[in-house]
Amino acid sequence: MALRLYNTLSGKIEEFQPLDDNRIRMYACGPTVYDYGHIGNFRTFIAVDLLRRFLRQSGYAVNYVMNITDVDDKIIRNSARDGVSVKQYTAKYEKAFLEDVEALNIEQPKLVRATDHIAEMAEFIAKLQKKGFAYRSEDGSYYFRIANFPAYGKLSKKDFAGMEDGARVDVDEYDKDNARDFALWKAPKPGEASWETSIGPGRPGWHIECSAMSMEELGESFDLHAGGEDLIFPHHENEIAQSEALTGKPFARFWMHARFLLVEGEKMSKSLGNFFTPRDLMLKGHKPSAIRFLLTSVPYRNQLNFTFDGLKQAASNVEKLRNFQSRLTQGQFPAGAPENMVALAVETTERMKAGMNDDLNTAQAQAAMFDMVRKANAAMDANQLKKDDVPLLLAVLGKFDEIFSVLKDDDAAKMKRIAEWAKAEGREKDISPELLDAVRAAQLSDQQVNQKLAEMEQARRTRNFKASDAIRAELAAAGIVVENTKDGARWKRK
RNA sequence: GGCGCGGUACCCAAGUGGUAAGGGAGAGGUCUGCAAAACCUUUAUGCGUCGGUUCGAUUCCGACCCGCGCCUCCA
Repeated sequence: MALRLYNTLSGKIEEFQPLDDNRIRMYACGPTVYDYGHIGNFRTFIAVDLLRRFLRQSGYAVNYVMNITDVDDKIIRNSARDGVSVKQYTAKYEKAFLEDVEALNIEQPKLVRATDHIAEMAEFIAKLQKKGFAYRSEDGSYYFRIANFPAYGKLSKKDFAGMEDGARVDVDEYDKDNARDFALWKAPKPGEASWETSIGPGRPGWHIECSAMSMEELGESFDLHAGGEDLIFPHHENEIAQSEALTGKPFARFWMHARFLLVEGEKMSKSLGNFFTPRDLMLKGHKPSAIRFLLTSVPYRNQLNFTFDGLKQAASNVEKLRNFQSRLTQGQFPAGAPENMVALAVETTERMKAGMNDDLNTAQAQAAMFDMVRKANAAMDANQLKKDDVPLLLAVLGKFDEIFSVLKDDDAAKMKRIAEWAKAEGREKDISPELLDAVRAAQLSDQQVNQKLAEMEQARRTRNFKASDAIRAELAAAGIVVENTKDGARWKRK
């Protein structure tokens, strides 16, 4: 059973087989670092992260490259506004992006920066010009000649043949041969960042970086190219045009696009006041694990309604999984060979795999996991779960977490970093009481907590409940929740 | 206007031509020194509306209503 994935290019779900036997080469359009990334951006990045993780789990070696766009109109405009260099400006947001990636447990892809590949882009354009697919305008800009690339529109399913040229000509771009032709290279303007290259001075157009860098890193043809659904046109369409015009070979075989999300049932926009970055949410006291889990809970091609209620639900989900894990790892179980748990473990593994193989149906995979959790918990309650069942169930849970990555409880530490960042940015006022609670939970070390726990257990054994309750209260005040079970005490950070 | 996606319980949400996964929340219960956790029961004769095809439709077809995306560098 192999992965079946929706391919925007064909408009169908197809079996995903790599060009090489066992090696996957994939590319995703990363952030333009002109501002902090928002949850919509991260939905896409997490969806691709899930794909990458699942492919690896399925036995493939995955080479995953993502670009960072560190030069574009907004960056130039904003850096000028702030009176800093483009490099200084983008460095801040690139750093923030990497921090967010880490906070959300997105495994870092190989990152490539546009400004590190200007020369290659110039070369790319020069070759296109030689082949007749690019032309230079009077001011020194270069454009792609769509008329010479008949396949234009195959990704976005647009038929440009019947469209009237020049219907919507941008007055600033009067020197294009055809209104649909797009910029490969922009001639320098006074005060704007510019590079000296083999094709003259200027800066790259938006699309060329992805063509040049993906080709350099992954070859002329590779397996999969991903991004948000808005990128289908014009960005990815233009990438295909540039790349295939140059090489005459198919560019990416699979095109994966993540659907936009809604926030509280409405589209996310700054004007509606429902525009959120992961940082905003963490400042409000939401755990990064909950943010990640919510963003994975709806399959990537479905619209996801991101709500604060949903965020709470996701936090409960994560906690349920973590509780289950600690119950398994810390509980005492009767000796004995595994019996009914074997079938459950196998069935769950298969259901998860079948779900993910079905165009990354994360909801199905999660449902399978929660079924297992409920049944295994019931078995534990009935004292039917044997010692040898434990590694079996933990292995299934581990497989789940190789993809979803929410079990490790480092939320408090991550939120502490956000609080520090907010202070450094002069945004103390945005730090919520809930965030302070979470940060407090990071203050005691594991060792300190375990020390207190031992004292509490001692008090309980001697039925000195007054003392044990005092310790419980003390730990609770430090953001530590203690659960007493017949097999001993467990704790977790609030 | 062109192209495309979706509307499932209080909330999030999967799914199927044969009678509705999973989670959260609520209610009741079991367990329990306290506090949790966990488990059990319960909450859609119903899947936007109206027609049609069919032995049978939430699932296919049509119309309509509503939401969302792309068609100008927004993931």
